[in-house]
This record gives sequence, C-alpha cells and structure tokens, in this order.
Amino acid sequence: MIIAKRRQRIVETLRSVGVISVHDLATQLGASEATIRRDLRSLDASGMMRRTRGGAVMPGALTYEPSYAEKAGQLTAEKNAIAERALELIKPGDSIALGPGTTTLCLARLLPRVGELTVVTNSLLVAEALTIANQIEVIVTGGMLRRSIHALVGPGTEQALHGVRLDLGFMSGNGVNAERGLTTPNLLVAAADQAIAEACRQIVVLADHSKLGRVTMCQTVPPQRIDVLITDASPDSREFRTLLTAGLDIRTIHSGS
Amino acid sequence: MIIAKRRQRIVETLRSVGVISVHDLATQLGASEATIRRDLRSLDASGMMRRTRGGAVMPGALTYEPSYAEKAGQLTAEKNAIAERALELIKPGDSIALGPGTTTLCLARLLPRVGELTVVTNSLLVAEALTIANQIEVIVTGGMLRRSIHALVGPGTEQALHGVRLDLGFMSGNGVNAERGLTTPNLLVAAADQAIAEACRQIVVLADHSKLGRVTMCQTVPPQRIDVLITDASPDSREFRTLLTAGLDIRTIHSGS
DNA sequence: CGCGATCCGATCACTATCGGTCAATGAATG
DNA sequence: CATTCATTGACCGATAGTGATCGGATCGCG
Repeated sequence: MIIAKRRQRIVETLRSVGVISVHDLATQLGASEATIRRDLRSLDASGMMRRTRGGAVMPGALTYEPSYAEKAGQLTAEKNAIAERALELIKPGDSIALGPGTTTLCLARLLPRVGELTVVTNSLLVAEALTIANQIEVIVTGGMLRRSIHALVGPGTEQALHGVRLDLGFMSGNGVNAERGLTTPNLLVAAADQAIAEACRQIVVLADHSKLGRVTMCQTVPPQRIDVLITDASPDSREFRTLLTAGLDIRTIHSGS
Repeated sequence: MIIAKRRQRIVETLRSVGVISVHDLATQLGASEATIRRDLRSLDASGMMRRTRGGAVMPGALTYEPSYAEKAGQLTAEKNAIAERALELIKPGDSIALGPGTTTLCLARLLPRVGELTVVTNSLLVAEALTIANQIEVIVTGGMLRRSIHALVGPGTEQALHGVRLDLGFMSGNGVNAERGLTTPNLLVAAADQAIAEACRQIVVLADHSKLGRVTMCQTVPPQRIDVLITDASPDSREFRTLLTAGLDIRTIHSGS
C-alpha cells in the first residue's frame, strides 16, 4: 500500500463516517498504529481533518462542529454586559431589529424585561430565544439558511425588509473601525446586514473588544451611520480613542454614557 | 469508543430527544457516569448544550416550553416510524416543503440521509434541525412567530411561498378525516398551511392515530388534494377504512404500501 | 425544617494513547 | 554491488483519559 493511497482512504473513510479511531484505521488498512498516527498528524497539519485523542474527526460533516458554539462560549460575561447596556436604549413599544450574532442573542434574552416590543430578526437563534417572551411580537425575515451563523440571508431576507421601518437596529459583525465602520467577511451576510441597517432609523453596534479596530472584507454599516457603539474595550485603548475622535457615540460597560 | 465519537453521539442523541440523563447516556454509550459527566462538562463549556442537574438539555430545542415538549415526547416511536416511511418518498435532488409539527420535525432529522435536497419550511425547529445537514439547502419563509408551534405565519409567510413550486410537501395538522381533509384550529396557521400546500405538486400528510378522524375548525388541505397519507393507525380501525373508501393512498408504518 | 436519596466534583490508581527514537526493510541511484 | 534515503513497525517514557471511591452539595418529600 502506497502512502498516498492510504491517506486518501483515510480521508474517504472519515468523510463517510465523520469520526474514526486510530485502532480501527490500523485494522482496516492493515498498517500499524504508529503509521496511522503519522498519517493523521500529516493530514491534520495540511488541514484535511482534525486530530483528536484516539482518532480523528471530519469537521463539517454530521459531526459536532464547535466553531459557532465555541464562539458563543467565549467572552460571555462581556457580551452580557454589553447587552445590558444596549437594553437601556430600548423603550416599551419600540420596534427594533436584531441581527445575527452571539451578542445580539444575549440582548434578545434580556428583552422580556422591557415589556411590549416588536422585534424583527433574521437570526433563528434570536427568534427561538424570544419564543418565551409573550409580550414581544417577533417577525422573522425569510431567506436562505446560513448555517455558520444560524441566520437567514439572500434575496428573500432583503425583500422581507424592504419597505419596513423600525426605530432601532442592533447589529454585530466581525470588525469595527473608524474608517470602514462595521464589516463582515461574507457577501451574503453583508447584504442582509445592509438591508437591516436600511430599515432602521437608528443603528446601535454591539462589539466586544476583540472586534474593535478589525477590518474584514465587506462594509455593512458606514461609520457615519453608526449612532451608538457599545463595547467592553478600555477607553484608554488606541482603537477606542481612534473611534472616539471619529465622532462616534461610544458607550462602555463600565461607566455611564 | 474514542472521545470524539462518544461526544458526537451525545450531541446527536441530545439533538433528537432534547433532554437526557447522565445515567441513560452512561448505559447507552457503555461508559461510566464519571466519564459522561466529564464529557457533559466539556460540551457545556464549549456551548454545545446546557448542563442540568442529572443530565443535559439542548437549548433552542423543544425543551423550554412544557406544552410543546409534552407533545413532542408523546408517541415518539410512532412519529419516528411515520417519518421513516415518509423518507422513502424523497429522492436526492428533490425540493420539498416541511410544515410545522413534531412529526415533520422527526422527518427533518432523517433528511441528511437522502443527500442533496432543497427544503422550504416555516418551522424554526425544522430549520434549526437542518443546520447540521450541509448538503441541504434550507429556505425559511418569513413571517410572524407563532410561539405555540415555533413556526412562522401571517402575510409574510404566504408572500414568501407565492410563486414557489416544489415537488413534495409534508404536512401535519390537528385532524384528518375523509370529508374535510386536513384541518387545524387556528386561522393564521391554516392560511400558512394552505400556502404551503399550494406551492407543492404533491402533498403528503403525516398523522399519527390520535389525529385520524378528528376535525378541527379550519380546512388546510381538502381530501382530494392529499396524495399520500402516512399513519400508524391500524388498518382495521374504523377511521382508517373510512379514509380508504374515500380513495386516499394510505401507507402505514407496518407493511408495504 | 429535617431527612434520605441523588448527583456532583475531587482525588487516585490504572490503562490507553501519544510522540520520539531506533533498527529493519526495500526501492532508487551511482 | 554498495550506498542512500524514505518508510515502516517496535519500543519507551510521558501524558491524557477512565473508572472507582468519597465527602459534600442539592433536591424532593413529608
């Protein structure tokens, strides 16, 4: 058995079953476990699969993919604090939009406190979170499901938002900087975010410190359209001051507005 | 059993049943409870699920709302069997519609087996369940969130379905009888169901025995438009024969078509 | 409020797995 | 034919995962 062939078989097997152990592979391919380990190490390094103790997994198959969940678990305290701060901007009776993202999801979970509200969202998780809030009218835009962010994008989303007018929009993204505003790496997601932004009179951007100063491919909201930026970054940080001098209304989780 | 595989199985199990105890998992996976606890702690930390005393729950799944969860817990085996039967009607490449309901949700969980598919749905739970199926293009209709069934209804839903044409529609309801067809007690839900039915070339109704013969307020699909009815009711029952003489193509979970 | 039952986290001994090293094999090359 | 080099499998110390056990926390019940 030639080396390339064996590795190809490993990838094929992994693709079909999602996860496999070193022992099984060794038996199945008639090689020693040491060899399989070497193969797996190499394949892992080249990004063909992910190595785990005792075997390997194929990310993206039916297996559990920690990507989104991991992100959701990170900086939870900060995100909650940002959401608390955002909540102060919302009055009973408002109609608001919530974009996709873990921080907006945190905010959604706090919304029942406000009372009567109308919420428009393209995030399945936000909608699901608001299922328990009887006083909130929830409207979901249609669209194609984008798995990585559990949200709806595409022409359906934009059409659903066309002609709608809301008081406040709460959005997140992958980066905020003074020059480009809010940016996101994906075109479809960006288009959906833009549609949300257009439907809202005022726009509030929620961004933890890891996003401040970062720039990714597509602009979703230009800096001059960001009415309020809520973040947990330190007011002393360079990015913070750059944004401040750009004229943004920044609010932190620490002190008053 | 390697770690990755065990944890994957835990997540899969949890995704399909919503709640599970440490003891059950240990028995089912042949591991000690200590190991399962460690797994759950890790999965909880990464946000894959939420840990509870004695077990774990899947957030965003049916577990939150007791009323819906209760319904979902009932007749699970029967509903799964009905879903398996329905799966036989689907070919790779088909475009299908899935209405709200616990039985259609069961079907959604089986769809990854088929391969490439386009699925249109107004059920948040169906959409969420299909998040893991990479080969399936999922399109969600927009609309107002109806909490009790975790689905979207209203003008937005109808508009999104207008002009769409699909191969197969899988629908459920609160009652099926020979005279009135598929019926549901709520006007908004009925309108959404009608819109789905109109968009589909063929309609398959999934109904467990508790729904057979029942009639509720609004008709969603007239009997002559029901192409296939899949049920777990006994072919000897009165309702079954009434429907049969009405000319419906009925398939049961027990025998061949 | 007290009680028994259950569940949890921490600890510890045991085992499986891992990475590294090294010798053996075999193909390619001069 | 001798040499070189890549690959392989075996061995070994290090380490991570496992299961049993125990004290303490929590829950449900009367």
